[in-house]
Amino acid sequence: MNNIEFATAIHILTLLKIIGGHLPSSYIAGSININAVMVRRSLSLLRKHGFIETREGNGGGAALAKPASQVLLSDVYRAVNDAALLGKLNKPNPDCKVGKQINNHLAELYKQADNALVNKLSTITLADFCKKFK
Amino acid sequence: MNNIEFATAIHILTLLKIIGGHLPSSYIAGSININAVMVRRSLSLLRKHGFIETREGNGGGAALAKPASQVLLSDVYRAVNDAALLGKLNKPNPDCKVGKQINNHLAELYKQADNALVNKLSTITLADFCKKFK
DNA sequence: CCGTACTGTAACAAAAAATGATACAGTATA
DNA sequence: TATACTGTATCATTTTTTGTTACAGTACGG
Repeated sequence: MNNIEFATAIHILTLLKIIGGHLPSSYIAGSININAVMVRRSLSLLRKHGFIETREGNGGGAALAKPASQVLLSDVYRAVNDAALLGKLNKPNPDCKVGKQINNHLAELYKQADNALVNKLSTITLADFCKKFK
Repeated sequence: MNNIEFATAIHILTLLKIIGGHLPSSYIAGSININAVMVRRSLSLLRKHGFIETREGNGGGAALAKPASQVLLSDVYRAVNDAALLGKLNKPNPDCKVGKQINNHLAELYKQADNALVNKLSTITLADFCKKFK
């Protein structure tokens, strides 16, 4: 995984909520201060997961596909992190007693830790998050 | 942060508990299947945080500095992740209403999420983790 | 129905981060 | 004193991330 994706996704969704309307990727890129193609890559992911809808052509851009109050931050996290956050594993020596078993045990541990994090994020909606902006 | 560090650190500590004694970095490297210098870099970190003690010279190596039952996985996580897991931020445009504020709000969010994860890990000791190995 | 302003995505380049390799001084043991 | 380690620096390599360019496709507005 790549955890700046989460920051980028939240930034995009926050913009769509606060600025409103259909925003072009170039506008979004200017706010985040990253490349417009990177934005379109994020948008593509967010669209696949149903958070936004996009319009091609003149006057097009991205907009929220559902009310911010119905977007859980945990859903965004899940969409963006294909693997769990604490997800990397080594490729240990299978001839070692510990090496042979550890990836299974670590994977289980990661799942528990990830669940705890997701549970916390599931208590916060995009609308909650956006309320912080003055 | 770099989340394979956590897997590596847990692997090392597990080995020290299960195999016992003073293990040289070359032995540990063989189990994890990574470079011995990488192992020594991890060992250095673990030593600084008081999890292990190391001995130089012939017959030297690393050993646990305290009972596995007194090592919380949350402490290992904290030691290894200087920043929070969900820690990366963009460098948004300060001339944008959202860009100007978002990093503060994200940092707060990250802290909450990280706390949830750490709380979960604090319920598991190294001894608990090692019990899973047969 | 044409100019304009977008998306979507591929292909490649550049930059950054992680990992590995080599080297070597220092240290403890037998 | 030979041997087997640590600790750490430096440099090389690999992998991952980010940016750039390009361009076909789409839709709106005059």
